[in-house]
Amino acid sequence: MARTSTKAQAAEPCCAPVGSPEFDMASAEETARGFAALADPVRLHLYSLVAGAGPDGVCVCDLVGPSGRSQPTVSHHLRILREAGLVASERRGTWVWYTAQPAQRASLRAALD
Amino acid sequence: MARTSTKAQAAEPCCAPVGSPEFDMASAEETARGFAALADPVRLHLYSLVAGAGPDGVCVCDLVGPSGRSQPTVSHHLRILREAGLVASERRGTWVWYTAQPAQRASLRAALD
DNA sequence: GGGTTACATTGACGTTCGTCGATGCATTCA
DNA sequence: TGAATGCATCGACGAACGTCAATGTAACCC
Repeated sequence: MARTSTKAQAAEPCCAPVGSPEFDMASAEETARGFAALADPVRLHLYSLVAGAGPDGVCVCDLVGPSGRSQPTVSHHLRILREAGLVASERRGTWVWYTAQPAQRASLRAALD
Repeated sequence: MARTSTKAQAAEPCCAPVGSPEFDMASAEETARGFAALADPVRLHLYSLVAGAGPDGVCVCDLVGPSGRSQPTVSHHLRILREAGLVASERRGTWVWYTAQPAQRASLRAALD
């Protein structure tokens, strides 16, 4: 056993649950997925390219070169960003354009509070 | 080749570098490491417990139970949070207390802009 | 239709990650 | 000094990740 961190202890000498916003594991799982989407330098670079573009977004053909990765790898990373809700894709003729989704970014920023 | 996204194209019909804050890969690497530290639900839970505690921080003995993981696993995750600069550890007698480092959290929040 | 281009998907491979049991080190107490 | 407790480290294992070549699918043009 050990000591509790503050004054309020009930039964045991140690290890009373720390008084905190009590993260439920369900939301922790989802928030972690959001951060995981930005936990790779290639994805971070791709996202900065998408978010830094105008409201029209970016053509995938403009992302493969700067990323320094193969086309399938870029497609893989874009899918992860898309499934995390950070970007959205839209087909325009032959090309596919990606746009940033500010809501999800704001949600992650809010999680840092 | 394909088409460029905006009006400004110089040589090729497609694939001119997208006008963006031009992420250099060095900072992307470091920022990604920061997000990776929060990309696990167990670490997110641990961090919420540490950050939600008072300025004194939390004793490790108060973290093992709520995390639902073994003591070595908790120690492993705390090390990752510590190496990411999100928390700091201090020995007080027999026990080790962890405190949040708001600067690093603010740095990550600033990266979401 | 046939050919070409753009992007997604599949399959495979090596690497990293999350986890735990066993062990080591430091501190306290008798 | 010896025993006990708190936390870190080590070693091992399965799972997930990042990557690419090969292939599939959809749209455009002749």
